[in-house]
Amino acid sequence: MAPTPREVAHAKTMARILDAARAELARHGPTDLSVRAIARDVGMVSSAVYRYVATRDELLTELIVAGYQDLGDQVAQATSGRGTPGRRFVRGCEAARTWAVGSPHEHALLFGSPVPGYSAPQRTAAAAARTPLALIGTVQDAFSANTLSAHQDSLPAMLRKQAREAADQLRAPELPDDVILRFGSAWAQALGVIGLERSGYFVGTFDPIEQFATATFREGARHIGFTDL
Amino acid sequence: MAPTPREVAHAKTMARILDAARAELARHGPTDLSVRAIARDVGMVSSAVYRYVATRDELLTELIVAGYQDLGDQVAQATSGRGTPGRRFVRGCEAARTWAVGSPHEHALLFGSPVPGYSAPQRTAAAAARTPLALIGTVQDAFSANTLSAHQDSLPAMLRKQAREAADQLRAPELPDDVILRFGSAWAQALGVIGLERSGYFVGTFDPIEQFATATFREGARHIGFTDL
DNA sequence: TGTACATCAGTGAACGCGCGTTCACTGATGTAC
DNA sequence: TGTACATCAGTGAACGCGCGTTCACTGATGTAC
Repeated sequence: MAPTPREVAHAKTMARILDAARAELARHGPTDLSVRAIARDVGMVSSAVYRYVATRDELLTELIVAGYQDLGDQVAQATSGRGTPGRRFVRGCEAARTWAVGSPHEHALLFGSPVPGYSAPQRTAAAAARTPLALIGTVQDAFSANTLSAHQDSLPAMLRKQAREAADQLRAPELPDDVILRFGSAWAQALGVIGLERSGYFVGTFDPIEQFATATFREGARHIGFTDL
Repeated sequence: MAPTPREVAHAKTMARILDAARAELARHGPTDLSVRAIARDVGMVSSAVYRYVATRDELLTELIVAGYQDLGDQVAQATSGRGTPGRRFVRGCEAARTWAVGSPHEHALLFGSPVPGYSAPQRTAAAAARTPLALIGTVQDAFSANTLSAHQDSLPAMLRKQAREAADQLRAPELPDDVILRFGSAWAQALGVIGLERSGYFVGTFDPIEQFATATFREGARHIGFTDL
């Protein structure tokens, strides 16, 4: 079924609304995102937006999904280039940081404080998985190339079970429990550095922060077991 | 000069206002903090608050300082107990996590997205230093007891300079550059885990997260060089 | 010790603001016969 | 091909809300002589 002209027009306007919403988000941040401002940007009256979107929260959800996708794209591209798996992992972390620096409000929306009154639906969780999926790929590459150093830590039962669940969701069932665990720690570390930078925590000490960030990402990679840095 | 009765009364009411503000923060979060709601809680008219506080932002600043102090107290207490330095470090991280779980809105205020329209004054930076100061103490203890493993990584000049600045601010000039660096990474890692937990990132994988968090904190400690875990 | 005046705390009304959302409406675009 | 009707997009006014902040005011508490 070819879309009718009306459907085409509808989709076009919908896209304009979402674009305006993204622009508003970038300018003013998640809490100040207002339906009225978006309508103004698009050039229509605020009530008209409700032909396209049921509620403000629906817009937020779209923005969250788009944000995760954006971040995921950047990281996936960075990790898919040439170079050893370990170096690609580090480049993925750096791409995440670059994205956060360039899109501070999007970063706040995804990793900052939750927007008051908004609770994210399931879809956002699926979108969130994109980035770790891209990163774990580098670990899998190293693992299958046998360049990942083995630790063989023994873990308590609960951690082992959780690591299995995580491995499944990361579609990396072949990776050992402790590697999964270290991967989680390293990714949390990367996001921690990025988050602290964003909140100005390092002003006056590690500032500019690029080298510190890269050093930390590299330590994280080493910690996972990459030997090819 | 003994305070006059009026001064006493003023201070008392001021304290009631701040208490109410903290309660409002805990209930509704930073962005929804309103002068009017605070006034209602205290039992006076909203304009009366302006006898005590020049502006809403001033209240936010007080809350930020109080938050850092609260967190700092918890961590300082956790690190000052018995046990090896490394174990005290881990306990400090766990205390930070416990604090964040128990005071989610305070955590959001300090480490989440900045409140729109508010820019933190200098005083808050001083208050922020309390927690890392408490943690670095454990590193210093290990260092002077010679239980800290030496790495002796060679660092680029800029990182060395930044590490010196950080060491000064942490009042730990005796610690080597690379230890300072690793300490920063480890603390960022701890805050990263805490932040991701708060934003629900680990729901469905490392959930409940206590063991994963502790394992990560311990890895961080090992990474700094603690050999007494 | 008593009186005149100054200081301060708290009131209540009002300002202007922007918000999300609803509703009855006008026209234009599509569809069925 | 032409007409009658249904669907949809967008308008404009209005709803009720809560906000930060200002301002003129009333009383009570303190101070100076």
